[in-house]
Amino acid sequence: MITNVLKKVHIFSGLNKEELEKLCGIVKVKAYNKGDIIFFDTEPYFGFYITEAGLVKIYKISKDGREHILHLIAPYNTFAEVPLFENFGEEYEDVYRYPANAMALEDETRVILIPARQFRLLVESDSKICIKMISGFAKRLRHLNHHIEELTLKDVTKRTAGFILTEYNNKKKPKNRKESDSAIELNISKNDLAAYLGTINETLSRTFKKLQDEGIIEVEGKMIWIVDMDKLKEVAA
Amino acid sequence: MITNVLKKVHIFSGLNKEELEKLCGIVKVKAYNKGDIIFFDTEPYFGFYITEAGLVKIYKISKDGREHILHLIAPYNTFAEVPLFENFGEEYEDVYRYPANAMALEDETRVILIPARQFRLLVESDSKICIKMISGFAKRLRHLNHHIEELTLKDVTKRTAGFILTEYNNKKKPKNRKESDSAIELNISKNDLAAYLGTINETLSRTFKKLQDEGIIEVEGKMIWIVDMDKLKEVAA
DNA sequence: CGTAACCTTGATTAAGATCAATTCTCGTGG
DNA sequence: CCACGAGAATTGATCTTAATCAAGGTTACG
Repeated sequence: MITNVLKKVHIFSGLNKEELEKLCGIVKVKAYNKGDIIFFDTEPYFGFYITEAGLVKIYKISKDGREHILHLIAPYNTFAEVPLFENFGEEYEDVYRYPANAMALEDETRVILIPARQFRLLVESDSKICIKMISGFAKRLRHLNHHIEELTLKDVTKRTAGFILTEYNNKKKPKNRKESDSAIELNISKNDLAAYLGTINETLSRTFKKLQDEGIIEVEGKMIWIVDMDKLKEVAA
Repeated sequence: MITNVLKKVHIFSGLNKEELEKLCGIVKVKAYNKGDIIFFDTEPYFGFYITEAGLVKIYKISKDGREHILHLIAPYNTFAEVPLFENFGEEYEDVYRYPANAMALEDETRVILIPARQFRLLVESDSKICIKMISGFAKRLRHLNHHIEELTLKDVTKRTAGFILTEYNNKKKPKNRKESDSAIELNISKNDLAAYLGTINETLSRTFKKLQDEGIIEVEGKMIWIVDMDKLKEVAA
């Protein structure tokens, strides 16, 4: 049932049963396979999304084909809400475009589309959602700030090390640590990881190799073991 | 009077006289000279700011001294609101830090400090402010998105051309166009502009020279004339 | 198996940072 | 009003990082 999904989405966590069901009435569920486009940044804005299953990348492409990934959206997270609130309260411009492209990275990626018009009414009538929306935006701003800082002030090696550390810290930690705990598993291709780190796959490949040669990590396919945590932190600094 | 300033700030534009005066009671006005630090990213968060006069840069510094400017804050705009809303509605963490450094770029820069605690109460009681806050965040997210796109997908020449175009478009346009209309005046040093464009002053200097040699712009001190608008747009593309 | 997508490795190139040396500009005090 | 000095800007020579180009190697999956 969709209500069970919506409940797990931060901005809707305060809604009661009736409100959730009302919301259900206006949403649309969509399914995509790996590589499918969810929207292009050229399309007129229709509404924002929630990832229900799978993984979605939000990205931009330059004229000559270089790609940069801004966000990776895991289940129960929202994306493309920004145009919803630009000039909120003022005249509503119907001509907004999506701020970036969105593509499914896994088969059977399921997303929920929430149309802008109806949702705007809901927000205006429910200040709790409004406040949660703000806090969601604040987190995203923090993330983008950090992203820019990484891209402009650190080289590829530092960024790569930083990514590994972040992934490691985000990992659910079992109570009894085993040695396998120091491993992370990539859930995206190295091509995509490179695009996320602001580089290309060749350079990322070389960077992994360098960190491996220095005895800091061990890479095998999608698995990365952290061999020397202190050194890793030092490199990422 | 401070109320006259606050009125001009987007998020407060809906407040009535009494509300404005109440707000005045909790704010603090501060003055800085060129080069003065308003806050460091290491300081515990106390509240957010409004620029009343002058110019403020929000920036990050790398370990080895490279600087990158995230925002330039003109009068009547807010900055450092993000920590205010992280985990809003949940337990309030008193230990937040400022997300970046802030420095006054002009003498007699005046800012208004709005303490977090009191302001949080105001937002919770006034859904209009809440909605304006969201729309402000949305605009900032759009800006950061664009900033990242520029930094990762375009070279310094394209970014420089893009900056000139943006400045030109933001300029107040008189009804009767004179030829001087195609000029913009930098209100920051070229050093700061370089840090904003994600490069260094030497490279920016060379880039200006190149664009000038190609007959696209004319640079003299803080003035930039657009000589060939079509070419400029083409370069920025 | 065979093919396509993915990844790695090597050689080369290019953009831009760094280092170093002047030159320019502007505010200050004599 | 001029001279001085500090900060800002320019210019040149060189170096470094990472992108590009090119060729194989690996893996996954029908």
